[in-house]
Amino acid sequence: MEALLNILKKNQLSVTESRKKILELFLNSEGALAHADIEKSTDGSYDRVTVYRTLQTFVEKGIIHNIPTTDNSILYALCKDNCEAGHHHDNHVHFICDVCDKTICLEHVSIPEVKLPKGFTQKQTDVVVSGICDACK
Amino acid sequence: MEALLNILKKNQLSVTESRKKILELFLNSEGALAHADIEKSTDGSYDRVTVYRTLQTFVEKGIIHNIPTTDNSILYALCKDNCEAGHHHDNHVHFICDVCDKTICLEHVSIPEVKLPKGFTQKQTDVVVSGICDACK
DNA sequence: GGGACATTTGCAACATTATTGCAAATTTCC
DNA sequence: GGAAATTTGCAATAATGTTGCAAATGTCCC
Ligand SMILES: [Mn+2]
Ligand SMILES: [Mn+2]
Ligand SMILES: [Zn+2]
Ligand SMILES: [Zn+2]
Repeated sequence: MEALLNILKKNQLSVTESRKKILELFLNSEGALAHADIEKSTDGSYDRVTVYRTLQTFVEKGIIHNIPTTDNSILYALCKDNCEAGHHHDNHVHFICDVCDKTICLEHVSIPEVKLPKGFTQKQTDVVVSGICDACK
Repeated sequence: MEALLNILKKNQLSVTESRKKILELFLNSEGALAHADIEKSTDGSYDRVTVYRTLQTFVEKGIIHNIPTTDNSILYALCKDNCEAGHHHDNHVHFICDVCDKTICLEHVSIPEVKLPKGFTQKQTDVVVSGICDACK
């Protein structure tokens, strides 16, 4: 409970019901969450618009980061690295389980080097691995 | 023109106007295309639903593959490797240019090894790099 | 704690994107 | 060319995302 407040205050965000609740969901979830997951978990307590805006704010502040997917949705996960407002530096691989469908941040698997052809400049690299997770094995 | 027909026939697809046109777009495009791009390029010649279904069919047959994005859209690109129905094995890195916004298949940059923790099984790995492409440099 | 001020929320309206069933049109195959 | 199979377009519906604005909530200072 204290952790929640610390995170919000550290990021100069006013402490509101929805922000507390949504941030709590992330803290208690082992995997990544989509907008739809949050709507389900909160069961309509907050307006859809509020959820969109909260997620956007959290991303801007560097509290959560997003994970690319191939199915027209965006997944969000807590930044456990020290991300700052406007500048994420999550440097880990993401894993999507084909069985349980969870998306997990592999904090300890870092993004490998990628050698680009001449003329290309690299700013960010996302690595998403899919397969079977250790729980579903 | 012959290439078009070959691809469709090889995949046991009947040759229709929309399939020819959409496949042609991919053959002539250096980058990846989104559903919206196709709608624009065909300027309403085909129903939105037809485009959805065509893309889905092409993916199932292994004619195109999709590229994960972080903005609620799916990008599609020609499979230049030998993908078969139900089994893609595109093994290359994708590059998204922050300037021209094009997505390019880097056919010659192969996916690096990723060491997963114990218990995890790897089926597919997507690597998406963003930055500045050689044309925009 | 109370009140002024700044911020956030919810609602409503609207826009965009995606899915489904079904009849009409097209394609294939003989 | 014609029967059978496949594909398409339309319409209806669902799901997802955006914006402006007034009401509600949170912050800060006394
Ligand atoms: Mn992560
Ligand atoms: Mn590709
Ligand atoms: Zn799993
Ligand atoms: Zn470019």
